[in-house]
Amino acid sequence: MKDVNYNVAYDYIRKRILNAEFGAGRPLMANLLALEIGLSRTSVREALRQLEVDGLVSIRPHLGARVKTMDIRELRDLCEMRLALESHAAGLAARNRTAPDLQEIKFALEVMRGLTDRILAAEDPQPLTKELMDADVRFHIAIMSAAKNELIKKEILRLHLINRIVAGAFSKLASPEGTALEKEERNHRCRGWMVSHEAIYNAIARQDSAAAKAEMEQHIQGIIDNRLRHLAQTQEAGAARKLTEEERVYVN
Amino acid sequence: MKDVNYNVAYDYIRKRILNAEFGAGRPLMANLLALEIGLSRTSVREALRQLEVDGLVSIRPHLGARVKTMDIRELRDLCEMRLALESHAAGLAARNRTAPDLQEIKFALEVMRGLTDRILAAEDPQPLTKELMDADVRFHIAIMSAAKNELIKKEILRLHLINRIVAGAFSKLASPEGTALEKEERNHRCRGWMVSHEAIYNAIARQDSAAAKAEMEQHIQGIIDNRLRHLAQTQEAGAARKLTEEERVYVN
DNA sequence: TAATTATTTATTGCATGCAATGATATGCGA
DNA sequence: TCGCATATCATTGCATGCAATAAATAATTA
Repeated sequence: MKDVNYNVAYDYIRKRILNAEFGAGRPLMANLLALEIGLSRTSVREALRQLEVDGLVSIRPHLGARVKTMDIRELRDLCEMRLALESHAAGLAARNRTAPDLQEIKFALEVMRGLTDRILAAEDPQPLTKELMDADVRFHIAIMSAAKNELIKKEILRLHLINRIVAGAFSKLASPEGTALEKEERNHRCRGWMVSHEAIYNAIARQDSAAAKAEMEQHIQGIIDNRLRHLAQTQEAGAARKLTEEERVYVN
Repeated sequence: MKDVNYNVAYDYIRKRILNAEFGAGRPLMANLLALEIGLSRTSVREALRQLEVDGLVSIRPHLGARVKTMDIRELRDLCEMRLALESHAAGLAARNRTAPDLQEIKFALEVMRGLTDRILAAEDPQPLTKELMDADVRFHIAIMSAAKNELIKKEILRLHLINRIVAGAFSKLASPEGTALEKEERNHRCRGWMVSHEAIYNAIARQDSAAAKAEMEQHIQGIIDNRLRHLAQTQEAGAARKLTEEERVYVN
């Protein structure tokens, strides 16, 4: 962004939220943050408002700002919205893609394929999984870019971001359990992903808008189903709330 | 909203933008507005930031805030996004609607039907058209509410609002010409609308998600096509820019 | 002892003075 | 007269003191 102070504050706080140093529900007091960053409360306040826009922070008059907590209902709403926008974007991408756009998508796809093969063979997939996630993001970004609609792209990115911090938080709770049991399922899911991704790519390549849309819809619906099921397994309800309490420990 | 000052300022400025008293591109100087409303610059600033979120105002560091201007590209992006969200919402509504939801939709539809009949018969459709627009909005809102997704609903409403002020501004330019020629076309369009709306309603009534989505998609695509065509007719390009210049006269 | 009220404290909200910046106007030289 | 450098001015950005509010704590009474 620019070099004005409220953007400095914005970047600082945003980063710490995305790094999960500021966990869900953590109070964000203008006073403290201003001292910490070395700016005035005014700049911090403006930054917090901007973060509220991004959906990372919630502010209530006189009660201050907190890192946004999500209940299961909000998470579902968010996923549905992402489904609507991203499938539509895929349809647009099929119509509006240029040759370089397609190249970009193809490249991301091939990176993913390489990583997937290595993951299926590897013993410890942890570091590769991180890379795979990144490649996946690149793939989706490439499609959004090819759709040639900045507004939709921006909104999807926003949703991705929120999704990511929520997912990150949940996986922290979920990871201690069945790593062995997950291995089989994980491989299965990876293969499924690649099939989906290739179907999407092919549809966009042959400029089949309806197919691209349908494939993307199916793909994301799959991801959502997985996540919600996983969530339901981990605990019956109030997951976000529980996490909030736990994260309180990390208060800086 | 609440009774804090920045919400007062927010409501005030928002209202004037929606009433087209503050036209597109108009500079919004914190100093003047603060004096006018009787608050400090701080509160006005916060209000302007909130309005930026709504998409009604654009702010650039050191350059201040202006009522947002839209070029044809942004307008198209916005329409596409609305298409994606609203058709998805229709699909959700078909799945999630309750009996009262359906009742609400039906009521709005019947109001529209009554108005449409009267418009087709009337000489001067101007005042009825305004009512019809309102009923149409109610119809769409009822569907969004039945979809049971607050996030999507909120976003669609936001888009509607921006759309409305843009449309209002454009229609001001467009209305002087062919009122006679439009009459025939207008009637045709009204009938088409009713057909679409009834198809959407029926799909939701029988909980046919796919059909509801498809019908809504077609409906909105029709609206968009109409608008963009109309826009292209009115002038070749730079419509928003031209309007901006004209509205400058209204500087308070 | 429990509950309710009063008091204290911490934090947000608001206003205003000063500094930084971008735009405009002025003046100088070619 | 035109172009360019410089100065002036208006407006935003920033910081800080004070007021308003809500939460936490203490005190008082039934």
